[in-house]
Amino acid sequence: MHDINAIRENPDAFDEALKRRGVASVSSDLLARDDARRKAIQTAQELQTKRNEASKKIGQAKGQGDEAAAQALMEEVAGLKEDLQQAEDTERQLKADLEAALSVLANVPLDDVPDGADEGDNIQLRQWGTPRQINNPRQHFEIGEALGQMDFEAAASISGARFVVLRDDLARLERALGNFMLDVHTQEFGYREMSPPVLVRDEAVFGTGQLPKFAEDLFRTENGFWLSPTAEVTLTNLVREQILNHASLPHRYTALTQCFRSEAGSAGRDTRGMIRQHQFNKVELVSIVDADSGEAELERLTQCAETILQKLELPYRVMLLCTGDMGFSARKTYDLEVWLPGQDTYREISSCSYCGDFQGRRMNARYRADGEKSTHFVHTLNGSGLAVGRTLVAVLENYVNDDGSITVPDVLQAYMGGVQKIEVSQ
RNA sequence: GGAGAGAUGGCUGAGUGGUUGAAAGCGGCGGUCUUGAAAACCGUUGAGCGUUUACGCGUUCCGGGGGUUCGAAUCCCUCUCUCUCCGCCA
Repeated sequence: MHDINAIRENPDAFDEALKRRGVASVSSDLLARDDARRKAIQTAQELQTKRNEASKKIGQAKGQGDEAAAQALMEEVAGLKEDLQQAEDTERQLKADLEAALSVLANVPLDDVPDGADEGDNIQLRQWGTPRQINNPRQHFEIGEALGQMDFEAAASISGARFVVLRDDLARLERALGNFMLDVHTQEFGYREMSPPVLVRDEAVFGTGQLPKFAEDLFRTENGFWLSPTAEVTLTNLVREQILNHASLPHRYTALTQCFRSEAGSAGRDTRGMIRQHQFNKVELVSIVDADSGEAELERLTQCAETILQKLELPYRVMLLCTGDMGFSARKTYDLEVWLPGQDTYREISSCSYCGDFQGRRMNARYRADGEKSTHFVHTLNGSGLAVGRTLVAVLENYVNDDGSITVPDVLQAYMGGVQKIEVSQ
């Protein structure tokens, strides 16, 4: 959510910033709404003042037992009630209108974010690792099906398209990956492990920015819950409607959760395999910081995610997203893309974003420095550390042997009960 | 799922439709006293919005949202949450 006061102070800068994201100039419309709203507030307040004064006098008259005087006063303000009702309704409506207009506007990019239309304009910042020599590289679903441990047909018969059943060591590998990631983030980087709900309410999803604009990307239960598309929603909303002590910042949270996405807009994309599913596991990283620490925290958070790939010895590159490819709530985003030999390309496995106070404002989450009277909205960051399903895909494609077996990466063997190689199921 | 009871400031907890933003206590902050501290005593202590160069002024807020009334913490409706009993359940 944007600060209407800031827009009022510098409408041109606001329009320029959103123009970089391809959003047409809206400040004049917003300011017109704001102006009308503030006029309505003043009108309502003047009427309220009159009413309060009259009511006080009536109260005094009645207190002194002077019914006649009270009656006269009541007749005097008889017409006020309707006017006031109308003024308050108008104010309420104008406020809602302004908020509705603001709530669908994307966040403004930081200055060092490159302009661009789509992913083709993203900038590669660095690259890590050298791809292994793999004879006859295959895609993960071919490898997994040949192992007899990745079953899309079974999943389709139970749940339909975009689901998978993992069996035996691949199921265990998925669990191992999640546990490994959580341990690194909690033990090496100081994130607090959380186990949040995955069914969430409107307010939470609004807070992080998926609502109201992207409702069609989410699943909704019949009784009005949303299935959380990412633990970003729950971890970030942990601080909603709170005033935190400045000294307690930063808060760093991590969680391994299932994530649910309708993939409404992606028909025909990645239809085979585990890359794009309705349900997947992800380890999420969320940081709640003060107004000065966001950009440094983004570098730190990204490093935390990169560390997972490095420990797994999976080659990857770091992309700085251009304005056209960034998510709704982000001011700046780094994507980590892992090397997939079977696809002969890099694919997104983590997205790390700095959101400024955009989500803090939507959640009404603030902090206050010791001894200070005023509060500030928290700044928020989130990133995948990592998407577990896609990491499993990357392990399969990068660690496959000529005979179709999978060498278990060193750091995962302890999490696999010592299993060093995944072989074809009997 | 059935029946019932609740939600008041940082915390505990009063509150009769009428100068109630709200008693009292605790806590916090400032002061007196003290070498220093404690104790005691005195004072002070919520948030949002609008307006103003500023001091200030106005207004809203007693879980959220509506309503009744000249006037609502107080009455009505609704939602959320908490608790108790019964039922069911991992």
